[in-house]
Amino acid sequence: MARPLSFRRETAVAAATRTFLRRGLHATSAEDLCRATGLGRSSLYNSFGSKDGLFAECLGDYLGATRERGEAFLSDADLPVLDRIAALLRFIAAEEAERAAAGEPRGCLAVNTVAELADDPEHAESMRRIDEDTDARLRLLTDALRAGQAAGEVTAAVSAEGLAAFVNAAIAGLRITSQGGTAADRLDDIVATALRALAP
Amino acid sequence: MARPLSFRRETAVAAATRTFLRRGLHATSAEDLCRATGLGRSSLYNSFGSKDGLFAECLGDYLGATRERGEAFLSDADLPVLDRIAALLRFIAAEEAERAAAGEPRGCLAVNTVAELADDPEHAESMRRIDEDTDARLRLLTDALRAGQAAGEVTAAVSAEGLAAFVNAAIAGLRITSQGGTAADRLDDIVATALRALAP
DNA sequence: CCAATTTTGTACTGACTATTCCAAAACCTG
DNA sequence: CAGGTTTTGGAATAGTCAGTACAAAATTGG
Repeated sequence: MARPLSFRRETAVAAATRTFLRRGLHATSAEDLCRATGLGRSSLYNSFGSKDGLFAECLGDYLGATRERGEAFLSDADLPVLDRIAALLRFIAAEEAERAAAGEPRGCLAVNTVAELADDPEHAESMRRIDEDTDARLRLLTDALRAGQAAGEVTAAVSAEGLAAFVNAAIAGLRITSQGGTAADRLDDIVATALRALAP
Repeated sequence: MARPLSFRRETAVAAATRTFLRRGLHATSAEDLCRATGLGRSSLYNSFGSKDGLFAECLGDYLGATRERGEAFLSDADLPVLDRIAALLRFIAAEEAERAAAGEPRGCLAVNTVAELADDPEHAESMRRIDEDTDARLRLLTDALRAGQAAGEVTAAVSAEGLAAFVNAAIAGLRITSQGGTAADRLDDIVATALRALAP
């Protein structure tokens, strides 16, 4: 019925996400996004409405993918809870090491967005989505950890909610210190130490 | 010999630091800084040269103060190493809780700057200073933890360097999750859990 | 091949950005 | 109080920003 788009939306979003991860929202210009995605200004605004619109889509996709992956790791009912959490943390450390080796941007879009936009009233909606996502992740972790406590596989020295908050903070710490340049084997040390905290 | 400045440099830097912490470097305009400090444009540029110059001074002061405070906590030779690290982590959690209660900006300027500027070649100098500071902090932690291992007060399951990297990541995680809105008692849980990881 | 519809490239706009310029005011030393 | 020096306020400047207008090109259904 009409002319079709000359690009795949999802690859454009992926390229934009890399740029936002590398530079942040404020430091990324519309021209940067055109360069990164290969789109012209008109195509970009025609498809995504605005820079903030594109960012919202990037963030939404990123949160969705991250959440799915987290659920995949944590819901593997055959493994002890600690092993599932260990697998998740090791995956994150390995992903960061891989990106470092490939010269790709390190760190986490959600973490960086909190750092950049937490107090920006113009982007409260983005923060709301991150909050929502964090809550879901915390619930998942809390449930898993509580089950682990009941099975005696996880320490009961701290509440399941508290342990979940710790795991969440450890992931954030892992990602930023990686972005700050921590070496791959140190990331493994961080994971190993964090796991010690959860053991009975 | 000439007209003196009508403001105290250190209070202007403190006000600018709060603004940079709240909004980040890119989202803070020269006008924002004038409003926050009460200075006129001319005074600001006359005293600090440029927005980046003022930021560099804010970051330098912040890193210096943070480092001094860390040293004060860690060098208290009368206390067991774990107690010193516990005091440091509890102080950070308490500071975050206090700022949350007072409506002041939460989080850490160094952490946020890594998130914002890690891949920005125009601000490599700021990153270099943060790297330098991080290295110093890691050395301090490593030495303390190694002594603790020798005394049997700290686990030897991970190298002292690895444990130091963990503590550093835990602090970063604490500060960002706080910025993301974590409640005060959850911050205490995170601290308690992190400390468990270091015990023998 | 035509007509309707959508995408795309280019040039443009108004608002905002950091920074500078200049003249007037304020201050300290003598 | 005068001379020299510096700060200060306010206007101006050059550049970049996100977003738009519009006409030409591309595509599909008939």
